[in-house]
Amino acid sequence: MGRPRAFDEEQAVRAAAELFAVRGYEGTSVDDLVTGLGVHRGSLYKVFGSKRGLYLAALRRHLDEEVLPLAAVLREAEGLGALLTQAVAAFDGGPAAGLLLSAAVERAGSDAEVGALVGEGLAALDGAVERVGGHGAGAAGVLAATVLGLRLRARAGAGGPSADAVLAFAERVA
Amino acid sequence: MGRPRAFDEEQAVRAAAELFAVRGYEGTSVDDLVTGLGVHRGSLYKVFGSKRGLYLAALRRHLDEEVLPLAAVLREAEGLGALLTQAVAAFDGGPAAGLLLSAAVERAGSDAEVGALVGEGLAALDGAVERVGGHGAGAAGVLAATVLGLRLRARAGAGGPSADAVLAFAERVA
DNA sequence: GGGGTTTGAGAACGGTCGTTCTTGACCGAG
DNA sequence: CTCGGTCAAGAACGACCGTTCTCAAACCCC
Repeated sequence: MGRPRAFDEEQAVRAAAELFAVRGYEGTSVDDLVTGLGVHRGSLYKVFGSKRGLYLAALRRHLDEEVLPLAAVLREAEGLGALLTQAVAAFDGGPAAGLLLSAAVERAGSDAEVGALVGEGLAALDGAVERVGGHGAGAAGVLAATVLGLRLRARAGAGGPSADAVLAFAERVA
Repeated sequence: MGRPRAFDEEQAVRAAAELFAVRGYEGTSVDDLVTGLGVHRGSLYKVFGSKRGLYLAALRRHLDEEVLPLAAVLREAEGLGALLTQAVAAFDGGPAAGLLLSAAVERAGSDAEVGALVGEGLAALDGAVERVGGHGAGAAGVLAATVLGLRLRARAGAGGPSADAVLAFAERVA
């Protein structure tokens, strides 16, 4: 029944997540996506409906395949020191790790659906910190904010604190 | 010597900072600026040269009039608890407070001049935390990241930790 | 009060945006 | 082999992008 698809949808969404994470939503054009994903324009619109549809799919995948698994790993950390260290190490894994951050700053305020996905990711990080730290719901949110802030500094490339400094700080808190 | 200017440049830059902070750089069109600032297209290009020139002026003003003064106030805080509380309270002041954050995520990586300004703002926050906390340069950077992360959560509107929770956390650290 | 000069007003520029359409290649079913 | 249906290829669309241009209005100086 019809010509077979010549691209892997999962792989295309992953490539889109990286592009959106690095260049932002408005900074990534459909031409960029067509070139970077190797998927034809027509197919892209057939499968995802719109640029925004592809963005939502990429953010959804980012949460399911990266943020939520990371949160699950962090829940098993032994103490806040190990948690912070693991969190920072995980963020060095790939460029797509910044999509949650980028979405939170650029789109969460103006697109309710993006806002809901971002909230889901933040809540997962909160839950992990809370389970490990056990100092009440508030402190977990603050420490999750620390994780995000560290990632933001790394992304801005302005020379944030070293891994040793993060570890030393974490031991003071724990 | 020519027709007098019908707009206040300082006020126009401030209005531009708010627009850029809320909608981002790419999300703010020149038409948006012309409408929001009440400044004519031609005058805008005569004074600032380009959209990017206006953005840099807005970011510069944001640093000089908001970020650096905030850092100066924080340097006088009595303890990390008071510092964190004051920092969070200051961020509730106005929408333009998010321009540093927005610039760090959206433009610092791709525009070196923006990156330098963002680095200047982050360093000022680091210096304030370091002076108050006095736990070494690294811990200051981590805590400054916490301040940024809290602001990011507030901006994303996804219900971050309460002010009480921040205070309780700060007392534990101090 | 008439130059000279700078601003305000708005039309217009080429380019790029997200999206859609047309055409031909390819597949399984009958 | 033929037909119905899906996909790839790329041209094309109107709208909007950042920027520039033309021209009248408003001021200072002489």
